[in-house]
Amino acid sequence: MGTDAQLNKGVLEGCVLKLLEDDFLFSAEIVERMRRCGFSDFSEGTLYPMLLRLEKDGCFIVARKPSPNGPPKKYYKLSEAGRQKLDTFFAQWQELSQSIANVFSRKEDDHA
Amino acid sequence: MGTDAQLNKGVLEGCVLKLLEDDFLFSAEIVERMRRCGFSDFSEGTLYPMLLRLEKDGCFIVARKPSPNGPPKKYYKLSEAGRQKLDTFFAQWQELSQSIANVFSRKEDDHA
DNA sequence: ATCAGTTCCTTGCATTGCAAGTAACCAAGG
DNA sequence: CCTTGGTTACTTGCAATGCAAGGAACTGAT
Repeated sequence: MGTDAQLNKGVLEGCVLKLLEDDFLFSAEIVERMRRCGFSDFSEGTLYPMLLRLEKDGCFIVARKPSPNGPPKKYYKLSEAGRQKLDTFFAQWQELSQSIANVFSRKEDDHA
Repeated sequence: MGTDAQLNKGVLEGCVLKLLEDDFLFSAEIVERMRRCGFSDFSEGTLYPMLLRLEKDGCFIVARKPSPNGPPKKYYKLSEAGRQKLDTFFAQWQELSQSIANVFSRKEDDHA
């Protein structure tokens, strides 16, 4: 399934934002949920750079909690800026879906 | 709409393949149709490199026809390899849509 | 002390979208 | 002519993101 990584661009970020909408999660939990939802190859090599990006952009409330098994875990949850980014993503996703539907049903749209 | 170009990655190629499924089209016609379907910012700077990539991969039957207004037009239509690439794209697109639906409806899927 | 497991982060590459610029070809006007 | 402008095609270079691979810090157990 790693054949067309391009299709995932932007999408993975939107989905992680959604997962952090209401719950505080840390890395392993995010990976787990993404995989269960169908992103079966989702990996930490993708997640960590993404989390750092989004944190730098102020999208998160972050909480560090000590772990019995290693370094402290970083728990993430959306800030107001994060929620806004999520909304933007979802709107763009819907537009995109509609455009693709237009192409594949040979209808032209002219709404845009 | 140029805000998140990442979301378009892979998608534009899939859509162009679809447009060339049955008809011979040349650049300006492809741009026109993409725009009408909702990809309103679709541009030649995106299209030409894409066409060359796909042509190199054997995805097209190409026909050059003289133009009264300039250099000969290149008309493109899918080859068998192109059709296969289109099918692959569509399958991946559907998987992706399902996964996103799972994330956004908070359902877990486990089918993948 | 060493080892394995956990958690986090860094580095570097591949791909693609896209802006901007280049080049070839034609017709018509000065 | 030869210049201008429109048409068609291509090139170059940059930005963003996914992801593999490797590394570093912390813990408890051997």
